[in-house]
Amino acid sequence: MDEAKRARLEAAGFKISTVAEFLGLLPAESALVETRLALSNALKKRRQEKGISQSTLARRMRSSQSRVAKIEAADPTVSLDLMARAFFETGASIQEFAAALGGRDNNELAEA
Amino acid sequence: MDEAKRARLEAAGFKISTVAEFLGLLPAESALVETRLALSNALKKRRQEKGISQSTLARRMRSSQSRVAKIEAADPTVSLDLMARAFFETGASIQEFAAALGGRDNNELAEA
DNA sequence: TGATACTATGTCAGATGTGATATATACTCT
DNA sequence: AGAGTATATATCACATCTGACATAGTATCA
Repeated sequence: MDEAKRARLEAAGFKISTVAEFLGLLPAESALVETRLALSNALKKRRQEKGISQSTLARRMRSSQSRVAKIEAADPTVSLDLMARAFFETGASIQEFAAALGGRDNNELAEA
Repeated sequence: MDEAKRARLEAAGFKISTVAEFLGLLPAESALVETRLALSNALKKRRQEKGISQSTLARRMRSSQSRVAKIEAADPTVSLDLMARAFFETGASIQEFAAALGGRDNNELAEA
């Protein structure tokens, strides 16, 4: 994460839109990052809709609150496996997993 | 799994329907296993369609032929991350990733 | 037959991920 | 204010995954 780079780009008038653009990743790498982001966002949304806390979800998947927080933050120390496990633990189906990735509103960075 | 196909298989004397039933997994666990199987199958199909060898794909993703073989075999020592990396390395998009999971013919066990 | 190409499977040292713990911040109550 | 609840982030011992390598099997050629 290069904060200086973001500042430079924004100062230069660039409107950073995708993660790939920001980090300068190769296609395969950026697709993976976008997948992780889409999944973490979908998980957070699902969990909140179900009205359960990170601690509760953590207990159900035999993990810890801190791990769930990192999953939802798409922290680099969290694997896609763990993210998928958490997502499915909310009761999601494979189709919902696919929808979380293929959905129209999951691949952008920020609104502001 | 497709209901008609299940009927056909059972009529032919096959009892096994889902991976979950076969292994006796919890819902979240089986969803993850099915995800892995769907992805490994989709990867193998894509790679063969592109006409590239496991060695070539391995070189592109900076891995080894043996790892790619294990990915396509959904070997337990392979993470979902590595599978996704391999899949995207074939040029697949996130939408194709989603399609590989959500597609109609990816969640069954075997034909033979 | 031998040579070449592709794939499958086992092993292992080193890299990466994990649960747990501690701690901090923020918010909502009474 | 203080207590309770929810979430974020750092750290670390231990577990799991990874690339590389060795090796075996199969198929296709000349």
